[in-house]
Amino acid sequence: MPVDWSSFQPAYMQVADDLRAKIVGGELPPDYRLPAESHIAQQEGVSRDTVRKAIAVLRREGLIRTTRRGSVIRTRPEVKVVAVARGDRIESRMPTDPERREHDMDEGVPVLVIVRAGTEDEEIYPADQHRIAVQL
Amino acid sequence: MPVDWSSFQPAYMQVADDLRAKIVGGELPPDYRLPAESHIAQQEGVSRDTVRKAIAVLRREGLIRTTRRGSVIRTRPEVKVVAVARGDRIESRMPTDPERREHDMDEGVPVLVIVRAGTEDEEIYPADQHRIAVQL
DNA sequence: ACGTATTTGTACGTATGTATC
DNA sequence: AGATACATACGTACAAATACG
Repeated sequence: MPVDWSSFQPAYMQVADDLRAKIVGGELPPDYRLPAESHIAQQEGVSRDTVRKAIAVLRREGLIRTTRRGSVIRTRPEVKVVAVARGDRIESRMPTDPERREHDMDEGVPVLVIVRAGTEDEEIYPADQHRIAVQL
Repeated sequence: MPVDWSSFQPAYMQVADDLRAKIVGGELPPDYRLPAESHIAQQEGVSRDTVRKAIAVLRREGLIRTTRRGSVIRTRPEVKVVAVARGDRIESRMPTDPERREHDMDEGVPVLVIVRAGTEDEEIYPADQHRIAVQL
């Protein structure tokens, strides 16, 4: 779908909306590799810079992962279950960039923070690999 | 601190690291307004584009909020407690951009997703305004 | 009420570096 | 080694929102 230059919406958002719709609609399946930035740019009639902004949006949303070879639709890795019990507290936040790289986390992935009852220590779990279950 | 051009680290990361250190160290307190992008650029001897990349990093981390008038250090809004019980499941993910705008959420803020036992409905809570407590 | 200055947002261009195939 | 594709970084220009006098 071409960019509508009369629209109130910026070009990069239109491109992002386009791609997102194809991803959540299943048209672009997990592990599918997106066309090169320059390819999309030419096809949509925008600059590569604009395409990069659109791709950055989807990356922040955790929908795609970008490497030096291109962007691919993210797949949910296997999910480990973390048990919590009475009195535990749970929060979530984004990791800092150094923290994210240290744990080999993709962009757009929050961390789950668990503070066990009676302690102040924080357990950190990448949110795309963990799910919390309330047991007992 | 000036940018080290002989470093292996990109300029925008050095600027981001600088600012982050001042934020988490308390030197830049909540509600403090950062200098204009063009000012930082001139001061650090880099282009405005590079400063914008650095600021984008901090925004993704949830450390700052940017408006048309500048970037300010984010403050934690008042936190509501959400109770969960046995069998409930908890996940966290980033909202999509449209979803984020609809709920007036800042960039860099994940959502907490709660699926109550026996249901498949998802309750969505902005993670910066909610904390989960395991009760009973 | 209105214009002006400030500041970020968008979009284009170019060039070069560097990792991967 | 060569081709491909993303990453970084510079530049320009104009638009649009906000705050201020």
